[in-house]
Amino acid sequence: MTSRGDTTLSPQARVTREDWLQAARSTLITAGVDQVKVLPLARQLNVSRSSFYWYFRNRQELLDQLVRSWQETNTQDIVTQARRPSRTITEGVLHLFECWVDGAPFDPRLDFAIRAWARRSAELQAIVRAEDDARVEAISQLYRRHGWDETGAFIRARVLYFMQIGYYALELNEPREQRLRYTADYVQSFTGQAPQPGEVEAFQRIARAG
Amino acid sequence: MTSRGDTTLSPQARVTREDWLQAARSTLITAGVDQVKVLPLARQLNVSRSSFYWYFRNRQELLDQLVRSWQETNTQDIVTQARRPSRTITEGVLHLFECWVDGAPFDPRLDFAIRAWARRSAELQAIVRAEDDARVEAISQLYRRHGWDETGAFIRARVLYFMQIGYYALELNEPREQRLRYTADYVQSFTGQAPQPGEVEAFQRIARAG
DNA sequence: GTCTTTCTGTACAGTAGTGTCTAGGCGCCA
DNA sequence: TGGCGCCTAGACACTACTGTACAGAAAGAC
Repeated sequence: MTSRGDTTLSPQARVTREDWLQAARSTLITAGVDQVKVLPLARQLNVSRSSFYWYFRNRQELLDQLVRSWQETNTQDIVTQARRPSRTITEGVLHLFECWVDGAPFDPRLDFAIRAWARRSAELQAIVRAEDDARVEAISQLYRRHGWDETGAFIRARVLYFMQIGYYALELNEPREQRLRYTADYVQSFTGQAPQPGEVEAFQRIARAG
Repeated sequence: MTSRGDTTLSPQARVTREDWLQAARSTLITAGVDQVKVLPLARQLNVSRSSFYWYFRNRQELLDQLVRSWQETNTQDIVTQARRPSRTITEGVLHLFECWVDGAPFDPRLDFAIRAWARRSAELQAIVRAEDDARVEAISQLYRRHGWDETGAFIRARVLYFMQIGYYALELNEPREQRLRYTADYVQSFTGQAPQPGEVEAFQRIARAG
């Protein structure tokens, strides 16, 4: 991003706007908005607090930026996967599963942190709701393309999406192989039918490559 | 709890330990742990800050108490409903649905707030995980009683429970009648079979009585 | 009616955070 | 190598919160 001495780490390396954002995002995820404070971030970056105010007007501007960057990444991933052409509903659902694979653009911990934050900001809550609606709508369309009626598709989409949000709310941190072992059972739950031979394996290969 | 003038509201009414806990719980739900502060609570209760220290050693003691009271109520409700005898899996799932009805002991907003809090407390995270395991295990047993194999029952239990946690994470605040309209579709998703005539209606009557 | 227990208010000391102002270091370009 | 613009450190003023000490009000016991 900047062309400053990224190769030679000077003892008192300067810091970029992106560095502040990264540190803030990380704190938001692990500790919640209220812990995103200028002074601790400065200490973490080993830099004076006042230098923050060169990059941001104030703390609020930093927080606004965090929300904006979340909007730009998380929803897009789900919508894109839901819209990919699929021969069977199983294949379509497996496409969605790729969003939850390690290394996907979708960051579930950030998603949760934003939701917790939205509890006390009507403004943010409206933003989150719009994102959720867009995601459920995209998944719903997937089911409709495979023959479900309007309500049936809507509820199936909800069950799949809400289940995933719930999964991350619990923060199980299951190892990848353990998660993959259940793929066929999840597919069965979400589609009402058993996957064809080969379909699950194809997904698992992608997940392992991640 | 105390026998002080609960009938005659004096202009400077005294306050109980339970009042502090209630106010704290309410703030925890709507704004997160970090906003549970002695000074604002005192202002809210219209009482001096220092009087807090009569009831609690310090802020931490208040927070510990909040966790304890959550443990005592929320999990118990789910486990009890899951264990109720049921003739069909549909009936069993509908028993569980009673946990999510307005007025049930289970408080989903508190559940979410505790989860958000647990993100930055390994100690609390361990407690939450144990509660989640107990809930999923109870639901899993329900499916096994109705013929599912171990993995199948486990995944079905997860889908049902995680979906519910996800539902509340989204904070949709749907009106009751709208939620009830989807009952049959949810049942179909969670059991893989359509409900028998009458089963759904029986549940809906209970939900409306609340 | 006084005495005791329970609870509250005021005052004090200390910590952590925000935002502003200003001097100046440091790299880069001429 | 001198100047300019980018960025940082330190000092200042302010607010919010925690926890402690202690005097005293209010209610109940006798």
